Amino acid sequence: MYKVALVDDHILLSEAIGGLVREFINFEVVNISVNGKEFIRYLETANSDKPDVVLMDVKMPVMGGVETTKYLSKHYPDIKVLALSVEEDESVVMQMIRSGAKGYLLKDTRKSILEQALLEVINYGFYYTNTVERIVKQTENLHEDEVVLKDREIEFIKHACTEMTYKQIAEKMFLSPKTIEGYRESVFQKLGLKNRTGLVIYAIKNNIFTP
Amino acid sequence: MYKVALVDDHILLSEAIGGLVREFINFEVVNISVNGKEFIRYLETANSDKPDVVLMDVKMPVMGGVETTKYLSKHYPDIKVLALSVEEDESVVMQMIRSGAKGYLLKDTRKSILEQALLEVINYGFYYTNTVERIVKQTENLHEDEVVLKDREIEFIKHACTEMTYKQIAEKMFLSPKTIEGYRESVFQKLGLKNRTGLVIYAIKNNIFTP
DNA sequence: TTTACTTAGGGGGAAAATCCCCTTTTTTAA
DNA sequence: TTAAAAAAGGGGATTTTCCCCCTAAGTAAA
Repeated sequence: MYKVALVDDHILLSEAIGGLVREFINFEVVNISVNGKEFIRYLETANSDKPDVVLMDVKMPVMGGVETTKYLSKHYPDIKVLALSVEEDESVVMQMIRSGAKGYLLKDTRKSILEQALLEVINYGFYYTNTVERIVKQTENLHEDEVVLKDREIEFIKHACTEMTYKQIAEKMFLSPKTIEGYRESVFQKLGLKNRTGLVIYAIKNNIFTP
Repeated sequence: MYKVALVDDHILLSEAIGGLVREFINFEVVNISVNGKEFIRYLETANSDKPDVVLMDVKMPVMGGVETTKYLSKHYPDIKVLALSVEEDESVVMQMIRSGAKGYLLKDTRKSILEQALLEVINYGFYYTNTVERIVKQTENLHEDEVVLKDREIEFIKHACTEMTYKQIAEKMFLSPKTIEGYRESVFQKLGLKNRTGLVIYAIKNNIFTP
């Protein structure tokens, strides 16, 4: 019997999908958690009931899919993560893949595809749909995300998605307005932006800031 | 037997939730559609198999939950709409309720609550969770949405969510920069905003602009 | 026909934001 | 340990945004 765990804050959905998985031959559901933290707590006490595959949501409170997947890749490399989310945002997909997810199921998945994906992840180690494969190739080719934002810059961006002026942001970050100016300049240059409006849109698109 | 239909573009989820509904006593699933248009087409040819309740997603391509609910309220008032969505955005909830939805199930719903909600909607005509009730009361009391934005103002807002300067927006809208200035002023005043960043956030929160 | 509302346009000034070029201090890596 | 980044701060100029107050034409309603 293959063991499957579900991590999703949408309780109804994980219960429903759990029902689906139980219908598959040779599959059982060993755990349903509402966020990464709870799931990791489960793993620490679970002895023989460690799952082979985890169906992982991306957006969750407390500990999100990306963070959880990174943790699992490091501490439980045998457990395969299969992302299952309504997010079809390219940057989110890439983040999950880079964090160690073995596959990413989009919302337009059918029941039979879920079973196939579970089997392939267990037997071959990965499962990519055409859509996801396209996204991965696109982002690899375009090298769009070679921009590396530093922690302090990201913090600045979050504040910039607010009605605060740069002066006020400077106060909040205990820096001089001129330093903030520097962050603005470097961020604009890196991302090819013209003004703060563009920055806000970028931040929201790339999940740096959630409105 | 109570008849239930599901309208959701997330095929996997509707299949899974359909499985859940079939487990309930006295319930059967008569139709699963991926958007409002497809569901209405089904209704037009379905004779005796018209559903008592529809579990309706909000965000769907082609024909969304709000539009579909409005249509159903007008043409099929006997069919009760129960919104079932991951969107817990207040304005979205209010839009669905105002469009005629008899209830709104948030993501934190349990299986047993779904059954209860279905039964209550069928027997009493509506089902509101505490969370939704709170949202409805809040928005009613605060009268936050008494702001009425004119078409031309909304058009301006959409352009303001761009890297264009006001001067460029004026050109795009074939108006003088000073007229745009007037729109900016009135919109800021109506919405209590301090600057353009606030406007962008507002526009995204209220689905005027989608990044 | 007068009143009131909407739409369009404007002046002028203050405050932010943007841009370019430059210095000092702290970290990091060779 | 020394050179090279990175982080923090700055001067000064230009553009954009923001704010308050004002006019005129069209329109709808009373």
